[in-house]
Amino acid sequence: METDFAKHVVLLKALADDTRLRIFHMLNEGELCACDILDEFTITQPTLSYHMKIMSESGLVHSRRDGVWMKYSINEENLLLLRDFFDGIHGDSTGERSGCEKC
Amino acid sequence: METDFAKHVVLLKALADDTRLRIFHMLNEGELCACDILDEFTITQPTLSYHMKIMSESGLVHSRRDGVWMKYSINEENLLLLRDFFDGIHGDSTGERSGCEKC
DNA sequence: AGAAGATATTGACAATCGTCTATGTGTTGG
DNA sequence: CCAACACATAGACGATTGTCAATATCTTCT
Repeated sequence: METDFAKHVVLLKALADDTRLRIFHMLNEGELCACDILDEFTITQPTLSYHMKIMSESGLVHSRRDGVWMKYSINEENLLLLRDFFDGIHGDSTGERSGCEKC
Repeated sequence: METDFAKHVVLLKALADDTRLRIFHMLNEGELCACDILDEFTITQPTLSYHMKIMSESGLVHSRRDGVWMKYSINEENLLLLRDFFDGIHGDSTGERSGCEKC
């Protein structure tokens, strides 16, 4: 059935960066505006904008305009997608041996 | 306290690639040898070796030699690290409003 | 020891990434 | 409408990534 992980990969890429992962974690406390986030880092405003764009377009984060400000929050639907993925991985090697003809 | 996510980022980077994510998912069925994995892809052997090295060194996957073959399996400890991270993210924006002085 | 087979390493290369400065686009308040 | 401010976009650039062909290393078997 050729499971497709395209969506997962996009979400994981959006998280696989130190700055973005920290932002994501900050958003766990609730919605934040860009200025709030920027204060916590030493990056420039365009760089933050770049990161927020990646997270928004991936679907990891939801963004909305509030007047002059941009507010960001976690997109629960896709958070759930990732959580479900990891919950579906047991890791307990019970399935053990497969059917490799060679080894 | 400046939470440090260096380890998480390394693990997420190791997963944030279509080939590697598919390999990781295959390993959920149990331990696999490199030849098993290679059969499922159109990449060359050195490319697979490159990916397995990234996954092994990140700690996402455990590798062991079995004679001529390399066997790979999921490293449960780090799987748990990621799972715990996602379980710790609620997403439900209850925390709501923070303390931004400006907005 | 030598051959064969499985995996690892090296070197090259195009593509993507993360960052910056400079500049553009929106939005609000006077 | 204009000034001020928040954010976005464009262009540049060094660093990293994913891929391959070629070659090296390691293991077993004879």
